[in-house]
Amino acid sequence: MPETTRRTERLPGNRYGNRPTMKDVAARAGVGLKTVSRVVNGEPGVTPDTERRVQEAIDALGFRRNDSARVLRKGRTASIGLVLEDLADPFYGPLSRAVEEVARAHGALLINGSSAEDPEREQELALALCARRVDGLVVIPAGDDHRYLEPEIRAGVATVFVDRPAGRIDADVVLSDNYGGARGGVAHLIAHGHRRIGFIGDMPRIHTAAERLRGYRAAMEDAGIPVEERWMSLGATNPERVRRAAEEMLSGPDPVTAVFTGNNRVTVTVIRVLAEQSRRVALVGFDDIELADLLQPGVTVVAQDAAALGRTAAERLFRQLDGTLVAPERIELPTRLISRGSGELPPAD
Amino acid sequence: MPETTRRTERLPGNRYGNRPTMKDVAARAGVGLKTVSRVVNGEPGVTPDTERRVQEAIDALGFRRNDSARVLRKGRTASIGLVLEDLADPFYGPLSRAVEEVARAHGALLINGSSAEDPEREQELALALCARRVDGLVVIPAGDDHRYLEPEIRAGVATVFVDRPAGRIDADVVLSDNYGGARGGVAHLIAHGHRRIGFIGDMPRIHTAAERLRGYRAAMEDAGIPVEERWMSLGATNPERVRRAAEEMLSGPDPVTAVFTGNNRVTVTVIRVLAEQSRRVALVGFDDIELADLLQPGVTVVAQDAAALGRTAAERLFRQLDGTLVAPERIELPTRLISRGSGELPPAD
DNA sequence: CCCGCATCTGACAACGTTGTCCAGGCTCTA
DNA sequence: TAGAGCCTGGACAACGTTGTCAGATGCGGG
Repeated sequence: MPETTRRTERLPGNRYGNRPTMKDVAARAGVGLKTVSRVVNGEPGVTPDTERRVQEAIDALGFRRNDSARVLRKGRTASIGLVLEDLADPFYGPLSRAVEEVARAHGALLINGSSAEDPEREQELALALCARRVDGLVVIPAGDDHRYLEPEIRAGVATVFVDRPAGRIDADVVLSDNYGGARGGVAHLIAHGHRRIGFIGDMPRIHTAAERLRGYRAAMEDAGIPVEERWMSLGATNPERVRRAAEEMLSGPDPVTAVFTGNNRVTVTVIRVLAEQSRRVALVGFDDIELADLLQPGVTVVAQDAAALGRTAAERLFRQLDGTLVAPERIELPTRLISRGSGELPPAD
Repeated sequence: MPETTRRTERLPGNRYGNRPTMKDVAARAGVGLKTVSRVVNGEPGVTPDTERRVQEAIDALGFRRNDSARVLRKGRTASIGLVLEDLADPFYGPLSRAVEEVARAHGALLINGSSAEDPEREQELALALCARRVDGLVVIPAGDDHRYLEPEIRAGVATVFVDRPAGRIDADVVLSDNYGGARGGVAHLIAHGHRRIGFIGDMPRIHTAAERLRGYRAAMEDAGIPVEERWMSLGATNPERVRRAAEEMLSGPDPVTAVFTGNNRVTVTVIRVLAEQSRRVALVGFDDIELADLLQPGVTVVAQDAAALGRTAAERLFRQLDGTLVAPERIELPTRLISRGSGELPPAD
């Protein structure tokens, strides 16, 4: 039978539940306040004997340094903030984790929040993080105007935008090559004989969505294919809308023979729709998807490296904090086309 | 001697980049410090005219309240910590998001960290969060001894463990019914005629892995099937090991005709292995997987509700903080068997 | 024995905010 | 018009930590 402890009655005091402070430790150890501070921070200039006494008092009282007070005094919080769209999205999980790892390597903690693609919430979150005095901010923008961050940046909050560019301010940005990736993906479909190609993407106000659409148009233009309005559908990525959009362009007299999907969520829904079709329709999706290789046919995708995006952004953030960086820069990471079958299906008219 | 030691001048750089404080705002608006505080916090007792003057000064200076100082004064940080295994794991993303939503509803921010399944790192993280004086802590344990949290809990840090129970301390726990879920999943395979059933799971020191194995054993025993040692494989869930384990139990004179996989990562790898087999092997996996319904055959799973786990835990955390709760409790959420085909394949000997 | 020097230690003042408390000035009533 | 009571505004002391600086202590050398 394992020994367990019982939760003792909690004191109602709002003072951190009456936690011991350095003062308490000092009193118990019979030393000065500053000496405790020195021991806690491993500063030199303390006799081994004194140090032992202090350490004993710390253990006996269950003391833990209050970093809030420390932060107040030192001016650095050793924490950075990440504002993203949705932590539950398989694209942002790895990105967040990558940022966390870099932060950890720099001894910083990561505070993150989901904007749920709501510009107002993004701002609210980012500013709340600034109020906590995070040293830096990694933002995946939901809105397109980030002037609200100007005072913060001027005040010294390192800031890097990822996945989408900042709006109306000059700041570091780390992006995937959305335009090029989409263009390549669509060109791939064209190369396999398709001419009527659909595009289903996220809301046009989202930069990545717009860029990918631009890539689609460019590829079509490169091939001299006039794009028809009904082949393109931009909007919310909930399954219902995407399904409707897909079914629409797959029906009628001249249905599309291939579809390019603008992100992972769209791709998943479209795969479901295509599975119900009698005809084989080619598909290339932006963003890689787990198990994409095991479907019949395998799903051809334009993959971006979410972890690399996060890592690059975070590293840049810390370089800003080091003072190594001066001028804002725009970094674009390449995408990679992964052929698995669905993108190589011939047109079936 | 003319030479004197010069004291280094105080560098202004470490003071949040010289941000304006309430004092600065007060000076500019020509009011007292506390009046600014009142305006910032929307407290009553300020003339509209004064309020306007203060607000103008705030905007002009780009003032933002320093929450670190606020926290120090008030004793509550309005933030909670989440220690989980890996944010990049599709199981923990939704869980984390659910915790965040509850926190948000209570006006709190979420700080999270990945333990990478390392008990030491878990402890380090949890204590770092306590040093930041988070109001509460949601922990997905990596280790099996959490006595290190005793002083913190006693000091008033609300604590809830999720997904796996706490080790050697008495605390709130929210779990899935791992035992029952696995038992049901394996029973499902048995009901479809299987007798030689393999089990591939995570490291046995992980509670969920052990419980699921226990469920497997129970189901086998219920059916009067003696379990052979070579049918069971527990260990790291990296693809290499899992693949080896699967291939081993699928070869030899009396290969298994069905496999029960202990979590999402294992399931994904085993799907790959099974796809390469000439025989059809039945499969039931613990944890649902995206696109599981679109594979051939669809993957039958025992699904747990990650979001519900997170939500339940977070709600309980805030009830602790409200003072509504007293005694630690163990909550178990049901799992759900989702038949999609792979679990209904007959044995192919 | 005392001085100089190095090493340790502790008193004290920040850091930026909020809670307490009191001083004026105002309105309202008797 | 005086007194009571309300509103508004500000002085001041925390909160728990760290940086500064000066005082204490010990040691060796003159």
